[in-house]
Amino acid sequence: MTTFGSYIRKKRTALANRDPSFSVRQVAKRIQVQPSFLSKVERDLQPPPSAAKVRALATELGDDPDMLLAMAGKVSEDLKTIIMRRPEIFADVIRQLDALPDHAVLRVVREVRDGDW
Amino acid sequence: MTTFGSYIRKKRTALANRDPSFSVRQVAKRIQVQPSFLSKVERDLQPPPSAAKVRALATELGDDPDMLLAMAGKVSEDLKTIIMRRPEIFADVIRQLDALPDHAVLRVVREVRDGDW
DNA sequence: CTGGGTGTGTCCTATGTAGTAAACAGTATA
DNA sequence: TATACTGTTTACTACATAGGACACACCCAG
Repeated sequence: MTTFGSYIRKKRTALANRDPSFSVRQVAKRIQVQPSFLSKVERDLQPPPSAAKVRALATELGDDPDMLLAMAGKVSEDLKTIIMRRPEIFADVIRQLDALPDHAVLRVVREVRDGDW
Repeated sequence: MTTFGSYIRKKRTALANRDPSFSVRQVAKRIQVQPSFLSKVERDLQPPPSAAKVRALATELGDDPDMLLAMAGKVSEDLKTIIMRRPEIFADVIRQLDALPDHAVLRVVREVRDGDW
């Protein structure tokens, strides 16, 4: 199983091979944490940082924020807000969609976007 | 604006009028917290308790857990899990559905449940 | 006037979250 | 052999979360 830390490290070192500005120290500086902290996170000695730092990391590494947040065991605040505004309806629809394969969920997205709902 | 605490108090005292077993002390005992703690929660001197206690409270008061959790500023763990399993797809669909009125979202639920997806 | 119930005020605490600060050890470059 | 990087170790901390323990004041039936 690929953890949050190991994933970050792999991605960052890959970038570091092409661009030396992707060192632990420099990335840490850009996302505004201490190098020691990022180092520990990457070795999974520290749980994933706050959602804000994870987002900054996603930007830094060119990753999808929602995916990286998920790896960190978190769900984006804006999604939570959407759910909490209409908790019963959204709980319902999410649990229904859980049973569908990816392509069917994506079909729902498309139909909602295009259709006359 | 009706807060979590005030809502709980209103609901509980309403039940207490018909059934004396809905006192602060007795409900607190059933959901396994100290009476003083529940008392503080109901007067919003204390932030809403953990998701587990909120659930117990929902059962106790005959409320929908997802709604009560939302009032507590939380989202059910099972929903988070569903989202985190397929973060990009679910982020997408939830943000799309946010734009729809209730009846349209419910139509999605029905169609997914009944249709050949 | 006591025993059992009501709600509440005050003080305390354990665990988790989200990091900082500074020193240490290795490598490469000039 | 300094200087300037690299990543890492160790120690510490501020704040939030999620309550527990216990005493206090009130009311009411016997």
